[in-house]
Amino acid sequence: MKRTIATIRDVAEAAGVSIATVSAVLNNSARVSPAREARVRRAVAELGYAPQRSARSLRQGKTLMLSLIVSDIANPFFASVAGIIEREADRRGYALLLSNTGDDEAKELRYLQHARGHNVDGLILVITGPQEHYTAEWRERIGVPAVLVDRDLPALDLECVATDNRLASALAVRHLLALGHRRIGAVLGPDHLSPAAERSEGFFAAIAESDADRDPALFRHADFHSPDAYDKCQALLALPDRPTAIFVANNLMAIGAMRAVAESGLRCPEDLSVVAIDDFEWSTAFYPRLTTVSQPIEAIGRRAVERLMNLLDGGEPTQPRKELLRPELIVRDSCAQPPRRPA
Amino acid sequence: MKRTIATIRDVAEAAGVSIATVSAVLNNSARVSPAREARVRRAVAELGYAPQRSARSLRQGKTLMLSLIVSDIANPFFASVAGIIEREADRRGYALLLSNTGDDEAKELRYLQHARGHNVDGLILVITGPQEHYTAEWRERIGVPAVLVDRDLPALDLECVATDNRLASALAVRHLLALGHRRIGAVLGPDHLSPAAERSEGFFAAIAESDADRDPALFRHADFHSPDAYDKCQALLALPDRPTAIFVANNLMAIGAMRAVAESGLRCPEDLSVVAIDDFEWSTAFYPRLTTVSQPIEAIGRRAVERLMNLLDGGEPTQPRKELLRPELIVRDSCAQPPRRPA
DNA sequence: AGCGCATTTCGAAACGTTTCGGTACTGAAT
DNA sequence: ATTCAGTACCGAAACGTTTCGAAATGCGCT
Repeated sequence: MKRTIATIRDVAEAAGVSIATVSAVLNNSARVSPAREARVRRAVAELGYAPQRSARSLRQGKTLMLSLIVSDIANPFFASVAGIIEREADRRGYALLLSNTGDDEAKELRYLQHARGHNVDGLILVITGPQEHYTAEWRERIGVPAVLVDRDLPALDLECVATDNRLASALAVRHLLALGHRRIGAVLGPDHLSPAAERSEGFFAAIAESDADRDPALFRHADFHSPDAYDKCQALLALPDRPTAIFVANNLMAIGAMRAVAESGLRCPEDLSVVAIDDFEWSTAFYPRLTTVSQPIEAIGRRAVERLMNLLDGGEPTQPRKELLRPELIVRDSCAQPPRRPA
Repeated sequence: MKRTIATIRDVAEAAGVSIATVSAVLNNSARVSPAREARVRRAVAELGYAPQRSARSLRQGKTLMLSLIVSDIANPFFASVAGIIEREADRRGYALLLSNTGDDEAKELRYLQHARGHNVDGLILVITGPQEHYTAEWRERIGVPAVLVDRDLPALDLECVATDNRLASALAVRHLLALGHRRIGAVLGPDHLSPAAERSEGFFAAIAESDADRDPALFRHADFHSPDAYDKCQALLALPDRPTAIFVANNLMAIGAMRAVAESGLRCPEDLSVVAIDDFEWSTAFYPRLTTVSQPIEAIGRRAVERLMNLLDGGEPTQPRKELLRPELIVRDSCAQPPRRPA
């Protein structure tokens, strides 16, 4: 006895009013006499009626849906941001379509091409590919307002919300410098992604301001993932004159780097200090409790949605195009003064 | 010069054919002569036409969207499962609507009530509230096929895909027993959630099979989150005759428990062994590298989508209603033989 | 040339809403 | 009584597809 889904027409009949009146009640779009309104509401309740989004969308040209295209939802940073974005979108009546590209550029391209296919009203993007993939023509094709999160495309004039990554690096490096480190190694990210590039920039700028070593062998690039960072960190530790501290440019790489450190037999922080960008809750639980620079996750998600809403409401693009939010240094146990130099 | 969005009508005109023909080409739903097909495809490409989902949905009564309602997307376990689900849904042409209830029962209830409002074709649920909230009447109202993931509702006859949680506990406890532990403490979960209940059950069953202590003071319940687990673990460690090993029922609680262990000054695993359900990648990176029971994330996500697809295709419900997938013990460094008893 | 059949094409209805313009009613002012 | 303003309600068009049945076309046969 699976009764078919109720339509507005059924409600109208049940309540003995016109379809237009039902619509008016449901949307508060016109005055309706209290008596009729009550009848309508009762009928709605009895039939368990819920308006059909596709019909409404078709008529209004709006879907009340946003698309979140994210490079890797399994990355705790992006998962947390996604949680905030969902909450903020929901608060405003928008549903969130999740697309996880899994760092697969082909899949991302496909999603972007068909973005309009889902008729979403707006896009929030955490892109995965290198800059060159995103042409102005591509931007045209999106066809709906979009904001970038975390990873920027300076060549395009899309709005962007991100951490102040230069500052993040600076906080980390200054902390090491203050402790007395002068031989600081780095596992940097893939510079074709803007956060990696900015963190590298911030790192080198902070080094340049100081009297720390500039030995190129100290500075390695990895792909933001754990295994590659493991290799690069091992290489750093194998240097004849190894660094007394290591800067790691993101969370996943911190895992690989710490694994390399653990296996090297070096004690952290006594023999080697480590600082990483991206905070984890479990940093507090295991040894060494990692000193990190935490990104303002809440603010990033909130501002991304706010700025997208502004665009959807037809507002002027927010200035500045790229909004930088302040990271924060969280000092724990993984950094200490450098060991006294062996004579 | 923001040209308006192209419709199928525009394509038809541009190609000099009827609307029906364009539709036929796009959907392969009827034979079209090669010449015309080419004309249509060219026009589609030139205009950058993409069919409007809401119109199609309205006509066909299908949205090709699934709704994923998840209790906490920031939990790495659920984030990973969500990633798999998205991938599997996408493979089948379905988009995924993400709803993060953030363990807020009111929000979840609202989502579920309005589930049909989005006209999704099916639902994948990770519920958050206690069993009692989910009545048979509620199940009626959902109105679309649904499968539960991880957290079951035995009272309702919804299909469910989950880890074999009893086995997971058994694997962990047997590992401790084999190492010689007989005084095993536990930070169990909130038993109103089925995984917690099953893990508790599996834990107690394994203990019962052995000659381990049954001192009720050894067994504590927490809320699956870190701070509560921290408290409960501290309490365990403060026992006059403290356990030589601790079983922790999920990932978030493992963080809290390990923090308590670290602060207690006890060495793990020399003084105290710890085993937890849920694996983390970073288990490999910090000390002690945690011995865990890992859930079959990939299989859970895949099977959930497969079973939902079967329902959507009008297939018979899959048997058995609740599908249990095998977890796996991953031995690392956090468990060792119990310390020799002080005389 | 005329016929029949298979193939290709098309017109128009239908999906469930919102919304615009208009009609019917009410009561007050003339 | 008649007009008028204002309110409450409704009919019907429109949104952009898919799909069904009918019309048109092409082709081989007599």
